[in-house]
Amino acid sequence: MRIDYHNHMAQRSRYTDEILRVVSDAGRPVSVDEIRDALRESGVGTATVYRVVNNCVEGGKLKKVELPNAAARFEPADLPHHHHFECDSCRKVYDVPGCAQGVADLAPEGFEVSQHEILLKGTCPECQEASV
Amino acid sequence: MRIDYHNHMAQRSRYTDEILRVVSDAGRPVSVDEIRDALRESGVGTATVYRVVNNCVEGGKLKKVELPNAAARFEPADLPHHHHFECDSCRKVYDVPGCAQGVADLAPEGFEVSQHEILLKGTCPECQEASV
DNA sequence: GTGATTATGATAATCGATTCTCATGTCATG
DNA sequence: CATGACATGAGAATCGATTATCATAATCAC
Repeated sequence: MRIDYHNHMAQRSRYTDEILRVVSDAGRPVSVDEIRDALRESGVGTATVYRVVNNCVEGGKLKKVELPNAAARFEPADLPHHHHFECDSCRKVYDVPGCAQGVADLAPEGFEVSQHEILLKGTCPECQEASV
Repeated sequence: MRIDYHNHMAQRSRYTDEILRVVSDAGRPVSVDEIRDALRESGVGTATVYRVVNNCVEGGKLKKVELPNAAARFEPADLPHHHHFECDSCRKVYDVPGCAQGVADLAPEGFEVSQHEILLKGTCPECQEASV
């Protein structure tokens, strides 16, 4: 008897550990495509990467980072509070440690703030090099 | 002779003024659907609203506000620097005046920041009311 | 091992947002 | 009022991201 046949399975993908390692080693939020590329030799398929990262998000191991007009990125769920930088040139997303003073207090009277996101944009060091 | 036949025309839509008025009156960034709804009686079509707002963005009259997993919103281009609040319940986007201290300075050494966005999330006053 | 169960990958389907197409409407101008 | 130039709306097409399908492969329980 099978429950939940064609939805996300519990968690027993043989790729889970490798995918978590890739995300962790990247040191920045990575997309499904980036994960798949990093594991190219393993032959893992896109669908599987999606399944695994979704599982991991559900299981509290990964956090989904959503940006405007971009595929979702994934990062370890246990990182301390931080924000992100998106490079206008290569589109890679980087971590920005720390947070600005009094961000949540910006909200006008009557708004209940449950979370906030700060997104910096510009050019990453690598792309600055490249353009010299 | 026609140049640019089926792309954006110069700016002579008969709806331009009304659309700009809707955006301005809203007092918060509005989506194409919201604009269309506001002008429902006029019978304006979605395509036209897209054409007009795109023109206005190009012409420097409107600014496009892009959020994760949401249709673009549009606001007057001449507003002073500010940020946004997205209600988790009704999905409406509101303006948040002002800015936090030292936001751009958060970037690690070597990153060149050209702009930043702060997005607050939570519940707007209206939706708090509704849930009481 | 053997049969049942479940994961995988290729690819089709879906989804929401946006843009394109094109027949028709509008409007200015001669 | 004829003409041409262009704007409009309905709906089709597209786009990128993600999810669903399903035959097959891997794995598990015994």
